[in-house]
Amino acid sequence: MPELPEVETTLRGIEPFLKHAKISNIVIRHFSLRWPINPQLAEILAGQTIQQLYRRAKYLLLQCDNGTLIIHLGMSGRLRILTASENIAAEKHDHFDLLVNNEHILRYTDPRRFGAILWTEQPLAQHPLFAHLGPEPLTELFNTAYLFDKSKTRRCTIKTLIMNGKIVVGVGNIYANEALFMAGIYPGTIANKLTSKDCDRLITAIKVILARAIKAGGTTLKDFRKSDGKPGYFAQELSVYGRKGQACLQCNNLIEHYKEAQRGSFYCPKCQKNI
DNA sequence: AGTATCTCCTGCGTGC
DNA sequence: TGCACGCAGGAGATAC
Repeated sequence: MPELPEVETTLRGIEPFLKHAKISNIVIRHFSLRWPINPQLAEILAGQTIQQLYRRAKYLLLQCDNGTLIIHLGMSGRLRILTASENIAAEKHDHFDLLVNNEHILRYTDPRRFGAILWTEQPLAQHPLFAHLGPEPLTELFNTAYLFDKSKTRRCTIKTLIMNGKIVVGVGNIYANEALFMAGIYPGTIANKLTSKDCDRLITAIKVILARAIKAGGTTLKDFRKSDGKPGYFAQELSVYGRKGQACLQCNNLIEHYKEAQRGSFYCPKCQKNI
């Protein structure tokens, strides 16, 4: 499940092949992703040069001559770099190919098709998907004062709050669980109960967990693969996610599990306090 | 405006 | 072996 570290890992993997490269050809095999792919996309992209690549939230952005290609991996999406001369046949869920410099292919694969490939010519700050996004978690904008200000009036749970892209981007279910464990906060705690000190621990935990996950190349549970086809190794470092009934690594108590907003919450009842 | 719920989709695990 | 079923979840859409 690609969250920020998986998208960042993918970006770093594909960037050397795509930066300053000229788009030679596009193959679209399946137009219906989360939103339909623009039927004219192949004609629009052909001949453009990819000026630069970057990430905002969980979106990968390929800035071209005349606009930006927006790629979201959804739940099960992944991107690979293939060598064109090897002519590797597309499989069932390989929905999109981008050939650059007649040399390399960026191939998008997404069994569940929750992802998206969109083209926009407007500045991203004005784009509806980007206009209301919160700060990046690994920047200074995401700090204790900011989180405390946002949380002190909210009646949703703290887990829901940190997974809300208007508050902070890139924190999905896995890393929300892990960060709350590291901060010692029960995921079902009502956000407005948190003190400034709680927010301080949580801010630190989110930053540390995300940075570690990026360093490990992301978390591979089932679908995720880096752009070279290899898995990420952060799954081995998970403390609570997916560990229901197993011993807490800090206190040996059993990890518990409940569902909140259709998402699994894992926590240690001894290490994590309901404030 | 804030909050909760619904929705899209496929592959996999489980139980009969 | 086969089938029905439930589950996983990012995040926009919708309803209050």
